Parts: sequence; structure tokens; C-alpha cells
Amino acid sequence: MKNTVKKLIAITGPTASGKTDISLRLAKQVGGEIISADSRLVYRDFNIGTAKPNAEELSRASHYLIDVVSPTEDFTVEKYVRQAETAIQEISSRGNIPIICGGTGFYIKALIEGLNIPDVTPDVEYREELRIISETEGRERLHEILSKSDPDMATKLHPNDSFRIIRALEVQKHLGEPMSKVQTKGDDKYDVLYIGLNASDREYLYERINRRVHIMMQDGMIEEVENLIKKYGRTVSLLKTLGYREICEYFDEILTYDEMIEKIQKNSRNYAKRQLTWFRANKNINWFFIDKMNSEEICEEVVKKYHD
RNA sequence: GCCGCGGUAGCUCAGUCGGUAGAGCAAGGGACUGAAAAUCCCUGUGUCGACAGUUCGAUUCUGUCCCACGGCA
Repeated sequence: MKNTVKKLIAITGPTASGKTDISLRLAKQVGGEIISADSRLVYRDFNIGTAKPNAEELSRASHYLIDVVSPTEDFTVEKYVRQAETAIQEISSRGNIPIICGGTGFYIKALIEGLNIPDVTPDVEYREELRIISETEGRERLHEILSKSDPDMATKLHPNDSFRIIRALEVQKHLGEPMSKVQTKGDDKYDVLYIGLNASDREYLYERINRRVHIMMQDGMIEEVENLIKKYGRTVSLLKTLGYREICEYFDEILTYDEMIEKIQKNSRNYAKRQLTWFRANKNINWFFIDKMNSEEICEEVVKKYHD
């Protein structure tokens, strides 16, 4: 597969670092098509609060993996990888360059590094069973259970990390093999030029985030959430999405308007920090500082690097 | 002007019966294999408002001053 597709460009970076702008410019300059790598842009009707490219921006280049599911549906890494791979093939067959663009590090890693994600769908009943054990006997109990069947996995997970402990137990139950043996990684599937966008000064990024929250409100994010609830109810996707969740708390009068704004800003800043932690682990990323260079300069450098 | 209350980590505050201090929040770092904008872990040195006095030793006691808040004029 590696030889049949063109070298990819992957644009990553924390929220509000200007990925969309760069991706559009690059698409135009190098003849590319954009594959979003964002776990929120896949949902239809999540627009303002996810900073989804608007209609005008979407018309400037072909986009994939945006608006592919209803907010009522589950979306997973596995679905992401499958659809993104198809998109890469299509784009390449047209002789264009696939540009992966987004802030969901997990999706990008799974796609490009060829993670073999265990083929086990969530077992709701078993999860419930484990949840009860956790509640009656304590979270550590689940960790003890895992230690017996899969000591390697248990040492890697913190006793409080129920989320991953449960998944490990679930995978083992269905595959009959320990998670630590099942979760493997193939070779990198694609040749990629990684581009990371960030600010050299963290405060600069944080101010952009704070400002953007206000802009989202002016653009009608509150009404967007009202409409989403009216149309789909309070879906998991809604309650697990930054900003939308806090607006629900505002509707429920748990937060005042000002508290809601501050909480969205704070949670967005925390999110950006987590994203940076993720990206820092990838030593192949070529970083560009948005407070040191403008978009044209960054694109120029990227194009140069791409052809090296 | 007088009386009262306070000035301790970026913020809100606790505390030291005198041996240089600690919580929550904020912030920083890390992890991440079918939820990932999710989930989980780790991290607290700051002229204890300023100056002087008492003391072996003061952020803690005393005095003066500065600042903030409340009340009376």
C-alpha cells in the first residue's frame, strides 16, 4: 500500500492553533484534499462549538470525515481508520495529495502507525457486571482481577484507570487472549510529513482560546445546543463534547452564564495542554510557531519540506 | 478622623500555644490500542504587607507605618 499512495501531509496541533487555515492554503498550493482527524467534526450539526470549517471553507477543497455520522450514533477509532484509509486511496487515485488535518492524536496514530485495535465491540452486560464489582468492592478489585489474568497489562495501568482495565478484561473475555498480547502495532503504513502548529508562548495560545469561546457565543453556539437537544436529545456525543456539556449545565442552572464561559475556556485550555502532551511524544513532528510566522510563511516552509 | 477586621502560593483561605508553612481551585508534567474535546496518574519555596523591638530564634508576641474592607462621625 505504501507505494501506491502519495506521501501524506499530517497537520496537527492543539485546539485554536489555526490548523484549518493552513490546511486550506496547502491544499490549494500542492493540489491536496483534506481528511479531517477530529473526533467531533464527524458529527452532523456540531458546527459552531467544534469550530468546523464553514460552507465557504469546505468549498475551497474536498473534505473527508466531516459530518459522516448522526450525533445519536457511536463513532470509534476503528471506523475512523477504515474511512480515512478509503479516502486516502481515492485521493491518491486522482493524483492528489492527502492532507490529514486535526487534533485527535489517537486517530492519527491509529491511522498512520497501523495500530491493530482488538476487534471486540463493547460488551454492555459484562461492563455493567464489572462496574458493580468496582462499586461494591472498590476500583482496586478490578485491577487485582486483571493482575491475575494479564500481569503485563496490569502493571501498565494505574489501579484507578477503570476505563482501560475494563476494556482489557472485556477483550480478554471475548478473544481468550490477554490484552497485552492482542494490542500490537504494525509498521507505519504511510510515508508522512508531520506538521505541528503551536505557539512559542503558551499564553498566546490561551488567549486565542479564550477569545474564540466568546466568538462562538456571538456566532450562536447557545442556539446550536438548543437545536441539538431538540432534534436529538442529550446524546452521549453532546455530553462528552467540550463546550456543549457546559452549556447544558448552564441550561440546568448549575452554572451562571459567566461561570459557563469561564469553565469552557478553562476546559479548552486543559484540553490543549493534553493535546500537546500527546503530540510531544511524536518525535517526527516538524513544529511551527504561529506567533512567530504567518500562514504564508509556514506554508512556504511546508511545501519546501514536502519536496525534499 | 475614630473604632473594628484583615494583609500567608497566580486566586480563595487555613495554620504555626515562638523553631521559616498547607488545603482547594488555577497552573505545570505524564499516560493513552473499538468512548479520546473522553479517561487516568504525578507535581505546592512562598521577601507568611513594611520597618523596628523582645528573644538563642519571629511569619507567629509587642510597637509604629502602609494597604484593603466594614461601621461610626
